Amino acid sequence: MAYAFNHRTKNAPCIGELLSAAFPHFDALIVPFGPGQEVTGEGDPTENFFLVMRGLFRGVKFTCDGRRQVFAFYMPGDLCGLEPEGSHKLTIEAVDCAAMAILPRHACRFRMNDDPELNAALFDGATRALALTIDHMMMVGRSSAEERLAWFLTMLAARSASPNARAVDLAMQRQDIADYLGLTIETVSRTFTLFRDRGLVSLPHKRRVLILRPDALARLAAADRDAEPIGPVRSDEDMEAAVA
Amino acid sequence: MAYAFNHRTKNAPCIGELLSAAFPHFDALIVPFGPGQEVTGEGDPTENFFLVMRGLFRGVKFTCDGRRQVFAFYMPGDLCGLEPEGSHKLTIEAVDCAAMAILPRHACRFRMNDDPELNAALFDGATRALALTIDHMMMVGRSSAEERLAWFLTMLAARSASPNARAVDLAMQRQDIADYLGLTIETVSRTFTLFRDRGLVSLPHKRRVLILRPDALARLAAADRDAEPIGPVRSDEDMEAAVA
DNA sequence: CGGAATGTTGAGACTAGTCAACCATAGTGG
DNA sequence: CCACTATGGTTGACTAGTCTCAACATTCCG
Repeated sequence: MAYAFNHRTKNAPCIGELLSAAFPHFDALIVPFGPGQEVTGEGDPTENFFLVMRGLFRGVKFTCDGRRQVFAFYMPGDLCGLEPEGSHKLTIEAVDCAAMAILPRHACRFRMNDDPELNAALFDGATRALALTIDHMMMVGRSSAEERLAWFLTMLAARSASPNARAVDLAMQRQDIADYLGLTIETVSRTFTLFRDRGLVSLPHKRRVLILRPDALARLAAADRDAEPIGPVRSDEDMEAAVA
Repeated sequence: MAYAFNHRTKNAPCIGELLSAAFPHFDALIVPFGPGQEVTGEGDPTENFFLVMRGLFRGVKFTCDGRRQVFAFYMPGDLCGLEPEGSHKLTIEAVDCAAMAILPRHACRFRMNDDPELNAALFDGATRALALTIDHMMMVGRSSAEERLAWFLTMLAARSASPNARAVDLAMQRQDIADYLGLTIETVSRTFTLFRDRGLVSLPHKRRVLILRPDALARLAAADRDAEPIGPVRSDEDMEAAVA
């Protein structure tokens, strides 16, 4: 199905590098997509893997009666299309102006058998994707709206260019956030307002979030995940100092 | 992290056969577990993969404040422990009297590099596991209590020995079902009663469910998944005839 | 400037959660 | 054999958080 995996481990080359090295004419495989454009739809045959080069994509599933669940957001370096042979269960769409490298599966498999390093990286990627769904599931299944949004913002901040950046730009709209978190847009909106009124964040624009109190946000977010919060966590003292 | 994958494709040997063939002293690796006994805990180093031989296991995640999410149930033939290098994020426990084959990771990896078929089967298994989480997530994020339980029963019936069997034995207790579905035990209990009162199921014992109207149950379950319902679906006429 | 799309806010409804009592079953020990 | 207890499951009354529906505000474009 595909889940993000750009969590590059320090000591290993990231999957993107391995893949681009494995394909001789890699640049020719890169295809641009406009906002909302579909990369792969549910039911399409699973012919390729996809590597995000630029922009943001989403993996979505719809129900017959219009409900929607965003299963994952994919950022540059993430691989998606990791679904079992047959047909896709997930629709992959561009969120904004973005680009994907489209990698034929048979060629990937061929190279995997040749190259243990690539093989391990792909397998590791699939297991990382699964690990991400654990927190996502816990969150969707067992958390309040506040915890969900706090988790989402904390995760986005951790994954953004500089993990210490306190400004998060939301490429996706409220509906995407809502469908990712298993909420409605109204609840997402209300919760943003709540966070703002409490001084946890400020919202200079609708699509830009300034995290004023990362500590408090992380505490809320961590309620569902007893383990370490995502990304580097600083002490409360640091946080207070940073805000001051 | 680990998700079930015993969906054996007709034309390929199942992962269990490949693995047992790959390990010369396979039988010696099989370890029995009693109800509630832990196979692997959160934070433990990821040293092994596990193949269910007998009984039922669950993959669970806890929060600091006691909330619990069951991420998956593992049945014989399922592989689990598929988490990225490092430490487990999921606790794996036996639900009843059960047994696991414990397969050292380094040996698996070694054999994967040697054996493209095993490699493909493991990779395919990981992607299948991811695919299962899509429906699970959709369900937990976007469905009513009725839809969730209907989905659960439909899935169990499809996975049980004979997919046409209308009797489903629940090895797990209500709390496990609730935590798998993101509900409370009270809601699960009430929904069972509701189904019984509507004539969809009968409950000869607390742990045994007779599915009287698989069609109606599948329709409820399929509401979240526009695609084909799990398992063989018969026409309404067949169903009515079978019930009559 | 007007219109469409996106986001926010409010009021009320409703589903599922909480808390508490009760029931069923299976052991256990007198 | 029968209390007695422990565990698991059911039911009821009430609460609360989120959804729904509707109005309104904002932003972005042409």
